[in-house]
Formats: sequence, structure tokens, C-alpha cells
Amino acid sequence: MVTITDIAAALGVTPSTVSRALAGSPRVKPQTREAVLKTAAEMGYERNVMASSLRSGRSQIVGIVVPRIYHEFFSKVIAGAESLLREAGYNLMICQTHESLDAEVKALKALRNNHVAAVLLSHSLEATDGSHIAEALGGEIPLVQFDRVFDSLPGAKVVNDNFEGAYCATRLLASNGYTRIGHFSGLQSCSVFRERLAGYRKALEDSGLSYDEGLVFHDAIMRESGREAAKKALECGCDAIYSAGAFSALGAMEYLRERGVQIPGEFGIAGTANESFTAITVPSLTTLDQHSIEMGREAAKAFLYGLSSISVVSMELKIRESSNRKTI
Amino acid sequence: MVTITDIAAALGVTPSTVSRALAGSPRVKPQTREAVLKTAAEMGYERNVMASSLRSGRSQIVGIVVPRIYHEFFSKVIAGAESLLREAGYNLMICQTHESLDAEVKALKALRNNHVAAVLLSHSLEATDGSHIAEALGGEIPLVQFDRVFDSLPGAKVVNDNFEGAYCATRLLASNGYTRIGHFSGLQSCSVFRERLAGYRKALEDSGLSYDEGLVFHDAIMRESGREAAKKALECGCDAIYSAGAFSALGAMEYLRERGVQIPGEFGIAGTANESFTAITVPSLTTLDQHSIEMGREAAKAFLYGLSSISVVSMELKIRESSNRKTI
DNA sequence: TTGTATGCGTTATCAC
DNA sequence: GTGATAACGCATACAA
Repeated sequence: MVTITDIAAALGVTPSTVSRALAGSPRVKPQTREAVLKTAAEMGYERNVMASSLRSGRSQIVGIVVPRIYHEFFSKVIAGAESLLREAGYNLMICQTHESLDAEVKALKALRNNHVAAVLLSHSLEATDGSHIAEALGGEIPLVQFDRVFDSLPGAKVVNDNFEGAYCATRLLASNGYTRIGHFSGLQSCSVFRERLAGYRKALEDSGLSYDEGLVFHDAIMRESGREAAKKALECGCDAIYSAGAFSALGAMEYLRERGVQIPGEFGIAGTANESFTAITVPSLTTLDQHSIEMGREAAKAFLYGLSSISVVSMELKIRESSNRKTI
Repeated sequence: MVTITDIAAALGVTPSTVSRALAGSPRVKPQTREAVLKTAAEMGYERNVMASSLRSGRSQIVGIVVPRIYHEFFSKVIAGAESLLREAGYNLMICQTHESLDAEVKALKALRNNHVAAVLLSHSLEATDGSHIAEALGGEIPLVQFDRVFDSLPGAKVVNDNFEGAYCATRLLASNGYTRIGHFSGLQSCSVFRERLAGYRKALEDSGLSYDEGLVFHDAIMRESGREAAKKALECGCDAIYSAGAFSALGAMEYLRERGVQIPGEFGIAGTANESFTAITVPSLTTLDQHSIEMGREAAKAFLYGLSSISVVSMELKIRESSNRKTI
């Protein structure tokens, strides 16, 4: 391994000068700088990141914490962030929480211990507020929250326009003639579910439909819970649902099909998703696309540009078959 | 941040002793060790990984290189590996190659520069041999190849039983009465495609069907190329295909449906996949499940246990509707 | 069993 | 604009 000392020796200068030249310091003669850069390239020099990090107290690593790597949504966020961060010279360190608060704290500690340059995080469902995050991070490391965010925490946030999206999806169902529209939601401690519920509610009001708490089914974001919620929704006389999840919408569709309920003729469905399977179900599922890769890129940018504001990634209503009573 | 020096001062010993105690060295009195461990815990000590890595030349990071993070297969491998590695005290650094040789080399260099403890890799399709890998890694870092492997490279390999799996899938089609079975394959520089082709071929022979090179469609692993290959397969008089990919099987199914070809009545399909969408298509797709999470775990184990052999993860034939002419 | 001394490669603070 | 020197926190060869 070639070090700055080797380069210095080759050029007859000191390591200090080489270090400065490499760092692009203005306190070095242009000629010297060029010579250093040239020699470094020739000798195949690469900065020893450990020494550099140890000395400077900051690494060229960005940590990313997600509930589950293999959820299409999160894997795409990661992929989007990875591309931009790598371009900018950062490496990505990945942690998975499996929705566990404990695992989340451990992950954050591990990242802090690696003196990561920043943490991009979407919190676990077990977490109901962000105090553990601030604590584990120790206030030194920039935090970028995405998708699921705690307003109470400072720093950048990247979110979907959940209210707006849910509003549009629900309005679509209403305008297609469904009159008793239910909603599948998740834990209300999670920002995305609160916001989607609010958008759903507003859409009902604006459509002249009354909001009925009994038609909001909580804990309905998994495939199996979607089946159960669909059963209840039928019993409550629903003729449509807007689901805050993709898998629960799928579960609902399966259940209704088994019960012989026609979709979208007798029952309309719209979901929220980044799961590409929604396009190939029969009938295909109307969904709100979350633009997850874009969200990953935005999260990366929020860090790279040092933002501390809220970036909103708009959702896209993909109108497919499951919501369109009129065509049947 | 509390350091070993702080602990040493608190106990009236030297940093060396603390370091040894923490490292579990036998050259330290049990009492001392206990005292150190206790004090360290009380003071909330955490080893500074950079200093440790710099000194020892090895970090507690494992690098993982994949073509695309958001392919369900790879994201699950990553998730499987992450769980075991984190348990063992390692962090994961993720790199994405987008099937590019250049990106792969850069990723490997970045990992080497971080002095990762090991690299888990599934090579890009642009790579046709492993020389660049050996070179970029510099022969110092343990390599675990998974899924797509170069036999020419030393070290551990974790693969599916591709030959066996392809054999079973093809035999299934044959035993269900299909007689002109085609095959969708990919680049032959990639081990998985070579092996699946071989298994397909052997199955034909054992089923009393003749192997016809004209029925092997290369470059047919994407959704769009699957559509095109299906068109050709029809023209060649095929009545079934075994696809080495999942998306191409989906593309084929879509194309055939548009053409009014009945599946599985007139045409049988079996694919290879870790994409969960295959269970919910209509008709549902018969596939070989790659057990990707398991593969990730095996790759992690190969490193943790210092294996340098080949681990085989068996594929599971999931018999669904698309392959079963008899039931129609 | 413990202490002493040294260095990993870099960066930062001085001085000149 | 450049050089000398120290220090980041830890691990190890060697001494005791």
C-alpha cells in the first residue's frame, strides 16, 4: 500500500504538503499540487480511510437504517441513495431493524461507532417517538429521516405527499360511483398512516360522503390482515376500500374473489404501493406509486446538500382496473 | 467518548492490560479481566472501530457486491447475510454494480480500501471471468461468491443446485404431457445459466425428448425479452418453456395471453424465481424457489466459519397452475 | 500477569 | 507555501 509518506519521499517534500495537496488546500503552490496529484496517480495511491477517519473523526460512510431490506420499497430507496452517495465518494452501511426498537438502537450505535457522516433512517414500527434516535446518535451525526418520520426530531425529512395521495385515490373511488368507502390503515404512531387517513377523510367530505370511524380498519397493512379487514369491510357494507398498504390490498382482493365478489363491479380497491406486483394482478390494482428510488435520491441529496428542511416526493396515482366500476 | 485509557485510569492499570482484557486474551488475570469488563460496561465504553481497524489492518465490515439491490433475489440474500453478520458483530457495506464491470471494479476497490473483513459477491453480467476480482481484491481479503460464481476463483462459493432444479422443472413439464419444450436462458458466461441449460438438456434426454438448439432462447431473462422469446417459441412450435428467469416467464405469459394461447392448456410454463409475484399471477406460475434468504445466510456462514468449499442451497419446485396441462 | 514503547496513516497545529 | 511535530485510539512485540 502506497502512503502519503511514499509520495512525499518520491517528490522530496513532506507528508504534510502531500496531505494538503490531496485535500485541495489553498495553502499549497499550484505546481506542487499538480506534481503531487500526478505522482499519487502514478503510484496508485488511495487514501487510507481508517487513518483518515480516525484522525478527522468522520468517515466517508453513510449509514442507512430500514425495517426490512427486502421490501421492494426500502430496497429501492437504498438503491436510489446508493447511486448518488457513491458518486459523491461515500460508502453505504446498511442496517435492518425488523421493526424492532431494540435492533434500531443497536444499529444506530453501531453506526455512530463507525463515525458515519450521516444516517438515513426510516424508523421501526415499534418506535413511537424519536427520543431513542436522538440519544443513540449523540447529536453529532446529521440525520435524514425518510418515509416514516418523527416531526419531533430535527433535521432533514423526505416524505411522500401522503395526504394528497390518499385524497386523490379516495376521490377517484368516489367519482367512480362507490359510496361506502372504507380505509385500511396501520399504526397511528406512524406518520404515513396518520396522513393517509387524514387525506382519505378529507376526500370523503369533499365528495359528499360521510366519514365513519367504523369503516377505518387499523392494523391492516399485511396480506393476511388485509383478508380479515376485507371480511369486516364487507360486513359493514363497504363497496370499496382505499388501503394504505399494498399487501393488504392484495389480501383483500384474494378474499373478495374467493367470496365471489366482483372487482371492480361490486367492490372497488385502491392501494398504496411500490410493489410492482400490483400491475399484474387480475384485475390489476389501482395504486399510489411512491417513487421510492426518487425518495432514496432525495434523502441522499438532503445529506449531500446539507438540507434540514422537508422534501416532498409526490405520489403518482396509477389508475388500473380494480377501481373502475364504470368500465364494467 | 470513553477510551481504554479512561478505563485504565479508573482501574489503576495500563491501557495495554485493558486492551488485552477486552480482546479476551488469556494473558490477563481473570480478576483483572472481570474488573475491566465491569468498568467498561459501567462507563459505557465502545471500541473505536477506526483506531482498531487502523492498527490491526482489518475492519469489522463485510462488503457485499450485487448487480441490483432492489431485485427481490438480491435484497433477500443481503437481508439473510445481514442478520447473521450483525449477530457476529460485523457491519455490512453495500455496493451495486448495475451489471457493469467498471462499477464492480470500483466497488471492490472501495471495499479493499475500507479493509473489509470479507467480500460477498455476485458478479455483474458484463464480467466474463474473475481476473478483475482477484486483482482488485489484492489477494488479502476473503472472497465468498454466491449465485453467479467464477470457478476459476479460489475461495468459498454458495450456489443453487441449478442443474438439479432445471432438471426437475423440465421433467415436470415433460411428465405433464408437453412434448416440445423450449428454454429461456441468459448469458452463457454466467454459471447459473450454463447449469440450468445443462439440467434442461439432461431432462429432455431422460424424458425421451430430443434436444434442439433452436429451442434454446438466449438473452431471455427480462420481461420484454421474454415476450420476444415467447413469440419465437410459438413460431418454433413449442408447447412449453422452462425459463431460467422469472420476469421473462412473466413476459411470456403476458404475450401468450394476448395471443389467446391457453396456459397451461395449450402451453406450459415453468420459471426460476425468487420473485413473490409468481404466486399471484393468473394463472399462477410454477417456479423453482431459490431460497435466497438461506443463500445469504450460507454466504455469511462461509465467511464466519472460514469455509472455502462450495455450499449448495437446494431449490424448491413450487408446482402451481402454469405447468399443469392435466388439470385443464 | 502486567507494563513500556512503538507505530498504523493521516490530519491539524504550530512555527518558519 | 512548506516543514516539523503531535495526536487520533488501539494493538502488539518486547521487557520485566
